Amino acid sequence: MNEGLDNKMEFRHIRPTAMRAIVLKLMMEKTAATSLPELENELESADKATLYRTLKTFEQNKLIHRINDGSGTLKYALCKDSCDCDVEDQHIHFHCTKCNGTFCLNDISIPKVILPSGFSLSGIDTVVNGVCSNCNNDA
Amino acid sequence: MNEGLDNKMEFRHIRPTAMRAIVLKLMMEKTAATSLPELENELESADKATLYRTLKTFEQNKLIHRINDGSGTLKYALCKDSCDCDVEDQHIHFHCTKCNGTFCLNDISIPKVILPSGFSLSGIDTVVNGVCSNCNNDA
DNA sequence: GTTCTTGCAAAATATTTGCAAGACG
DNA sequence: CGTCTTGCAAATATTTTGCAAGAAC
Repeated sequence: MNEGLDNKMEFRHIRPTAMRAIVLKLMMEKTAATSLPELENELESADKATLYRTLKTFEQNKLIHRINDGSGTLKYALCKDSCDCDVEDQHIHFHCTKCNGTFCLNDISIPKVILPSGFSLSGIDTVVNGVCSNCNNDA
Repeated sequence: MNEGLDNKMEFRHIRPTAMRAIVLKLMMEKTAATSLPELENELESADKATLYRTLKTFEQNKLIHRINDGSGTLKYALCKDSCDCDVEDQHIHFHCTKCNGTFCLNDISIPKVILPSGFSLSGIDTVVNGVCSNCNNDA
């Protein structure tokens, strides 16, 4: 029943263990980015250190990417299947200040920046803060 | 000898204590943003909690602003004299992945972002990662 | 059987708060 | 005097590592 998950991992050269399948499945079911403490709560059977290393492995092999949304806790979201985590794959993240949820906005082009001379650029992290559509509807 | 510093603080309705003058002076001498642990190292006489609350007071009164550069440690940089910390005062930050220094790039316009419907926007944090001119010269 | 993964424990780092003593107006 | 600030201590939260047992290939 985990063929899809296992394929995803094997494609990224990650050994598909049961634990990793559980984490990946959970992350695929979410619309918002996840944090280590959040995974810890939802998967009580799993150890913090295991989850930490699972996320690290996923990140190193470009199955997920890390998001620093300013909430004080690192979050992680799935990469697209074709993701190479290079400039073309960069996208904006939206952080809801009400529900603390963080979402990838893949459709919005990332802003261009021209740096002062002497500076070289490797990537741009843009976090848009505001209120998401869910929270706006509740109000 | 602290007239300038004291004026800056009084202008922001911050009671100008000796400790605060020391912190403000140190921050004014820096070109890069500072963190709490960094201040702790450089001002051995000062207590962590005091520095923490000093930074908090400075931030609340818009003498400094907070930067989350993805390094895992919050940083703080001086606001401009005229700063009101609203949309007009927002600017890009550059984070050097080599020296871990973080700088305000006031001259570069912040990118515009159009969100999906239902989302409302309160602010945009953009951190440009790369190598600063100092570190590029060393190479 | 060799390598990789997991779980338990604990360290390391950063941030934050309580409380009593002290400084300031 | 009353309020604000500081220093010491400790709590909290998050991230990270060591090591031995277990699983995968």
